[in-house]
Amino acid sequence: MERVNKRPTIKQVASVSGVSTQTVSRVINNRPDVAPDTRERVMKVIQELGYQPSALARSLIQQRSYTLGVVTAGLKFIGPSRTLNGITNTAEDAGYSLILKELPNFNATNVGPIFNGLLARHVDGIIWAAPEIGDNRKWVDDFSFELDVPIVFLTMQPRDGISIVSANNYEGAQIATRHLIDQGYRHIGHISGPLDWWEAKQRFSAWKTAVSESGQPDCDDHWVEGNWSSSSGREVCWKLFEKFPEMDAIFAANDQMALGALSVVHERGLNVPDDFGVIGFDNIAESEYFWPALTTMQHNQHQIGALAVNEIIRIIEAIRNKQNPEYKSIILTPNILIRKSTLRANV
Amino acid sequence: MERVNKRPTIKQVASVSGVSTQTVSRVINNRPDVAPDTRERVMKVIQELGYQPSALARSLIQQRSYTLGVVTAGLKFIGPSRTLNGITNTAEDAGYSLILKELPNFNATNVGPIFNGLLARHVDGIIWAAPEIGDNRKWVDDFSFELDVPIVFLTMQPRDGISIVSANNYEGAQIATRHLIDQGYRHIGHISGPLDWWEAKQRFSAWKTAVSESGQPDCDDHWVEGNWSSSSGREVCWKLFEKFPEMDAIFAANDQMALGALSVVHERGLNVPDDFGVIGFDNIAESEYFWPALTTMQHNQHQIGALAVNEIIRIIEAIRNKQNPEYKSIILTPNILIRKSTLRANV
DNA sequence: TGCTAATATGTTATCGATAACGGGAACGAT
DNA sequence: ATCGTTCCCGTTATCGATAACATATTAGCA
Repeated sequence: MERVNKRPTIKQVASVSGVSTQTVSRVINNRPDVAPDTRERVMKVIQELGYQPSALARSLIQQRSYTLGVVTAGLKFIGPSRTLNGITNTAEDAGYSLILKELPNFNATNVGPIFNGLLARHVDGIIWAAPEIGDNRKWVDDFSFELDVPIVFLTMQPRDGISIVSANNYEGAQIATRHLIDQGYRHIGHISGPLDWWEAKQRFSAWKTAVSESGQPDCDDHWVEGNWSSSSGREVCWKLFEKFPEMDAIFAANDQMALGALSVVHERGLNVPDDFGVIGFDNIAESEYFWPALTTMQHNQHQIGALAVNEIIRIIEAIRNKQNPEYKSIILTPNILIRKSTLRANV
Repeated sequence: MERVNKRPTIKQVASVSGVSTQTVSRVINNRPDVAPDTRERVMKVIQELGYQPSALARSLIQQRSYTLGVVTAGLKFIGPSRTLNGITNTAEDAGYSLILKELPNFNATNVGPIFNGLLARHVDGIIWAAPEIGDNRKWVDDFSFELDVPIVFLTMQPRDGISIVSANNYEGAQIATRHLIDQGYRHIGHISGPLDWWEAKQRFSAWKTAVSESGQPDCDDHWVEGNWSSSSGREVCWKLFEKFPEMDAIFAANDQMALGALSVVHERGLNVPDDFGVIGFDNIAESEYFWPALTTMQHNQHQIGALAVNEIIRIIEAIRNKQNPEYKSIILTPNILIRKSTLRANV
């Protein structure tokens, strides 16, 4: 692979075509005030040299980069990746490039360097696609007012004056729990995610409210906390059976933990779904082929990413037009996918 | 969220400190020829204004952007995301930013716009993290010589004069198949990935060679082609049993298809692993909790991403030092993770 | 004919930084 | 007193493009 000649610049195109750089600029930007034959001549030279304008130089002079910063975390898990997938597809279509930063861990609070890295590259807007955990959003209240770049947040407790795109975790968990009740289960346990996660808290509190309302007593003791992984799901499921032996169904806060729970349920010799029901959350691709096929809550993470891109672009445009942008919370209701793991024959 | 004042520039810092921009530049870049008290004064102003140099302007003048282009595909699947995870972590540490492009589909051949998008932003190098499929690498032979930016490819048939980082799919599949043979299985079928994928072909041909060598007759007819998904694994597994009723083990080219196959095996009333063995490939996080725990081949996709970053930076530096860069193929051997799905009691 | 308007193009300043060069002040050596 | 160094800092050119302005040519019209 030899490196022969550098990419041509607008100057080279200008000198080869015998016009000024300004005229070349007019041609590239398709301005009207260029004579037809000049335009044609320049275009031919552009073709021949394989010229393409520098987005960097343009960003500087135009004070606009057509670049978005994306801050994510936990790409080794499928959820964040699905969202990123939605972001890339939509940004591509809208003509925006993406600069990607991944936080070193989920609850990183030292966001200064991340910001500086993005602002130094003149991003037009930022999509904060990492989840809200503990106080890792404290900085939002602290210095949102001094930021000169708009941000859209994903998966965060709605706040005034900020745009947010998120699934409705509370409602999803409510639907899940009520489905178990509808299926005739009466002793419904919960395996939560780590409770410093906003999503985990939402799902937990929806479960708790729903089972309380259904008349299940003592539900304070009918749940355990996992860490989203299948292995944690398995471990804490054993503990849950100890605390709550009459349990006949579990709502797990994600599919991976539901999978871990399923393995425990099988080992205890219980038949799913007749003796015992299990429902998950997230609808990972594999869950349909678990044993048995897992009922779960689907929330379209791809779409969340896509909506975030549209939202940030809307805000960018508004600011550019000197309008006062309107900030929205876009909250999507998850769908239930009823599969075998909760589908009792006798109901 | 109000936008009050724009980010300060080097000019503002200079005028506030009462020095020239050049002196400020010297301070930021930690050059020696600045008087101690001047340096201190300027640094204080930088602090106060919250000044940070523009990476864009620097990229232009220095002809170096400290930015890598990453081309990926299929982020909604876990494999590409794991690799991307390795890339982001390593690039971050090395002080490089990433511009991310996702191909619209796996076997996109129209790579021109992708390239132009990256080159327009002056990337110092490119990591091509999308898999080789069909003739979607024809362009490499066609115009690699005219590129003025180095590229490292992942998951591709090694070629001379190009750096490549990949798992050794052939060897991994060989290890997998031989493991089944060692466990006493004698009629080993294969569910391949789509055979236009280089990885799928490698895994297929290693299986075929290994079973032939083991003396299994007629193995031309002992395999079927899936499309990586669990549902395809399930479907083609039924067909495979029809063609090959005496089959007592399956090597599936990924864990998802292995999962689909497991569901068929169970439905046929076979006991895994005693009557029937199943091995997968990739070691997705969930496979340890399948029923039964799935034996699989682990290849470190995170590490592949990390190595690719190091490799591209090595090449960038070499070119910068006017050396003729050395191009390498870095091929990693997968590990086998033996779990219950192939662990026969009677061996 | 002469004036205005429209058309087509070039010139200069600019974005935010660094490279390359220049030059004054302080100091010591001759 | 003169010269050369070293230290410190400023000026100008530059990266690759566009904005803003200027100008030359042609056309239109009273």
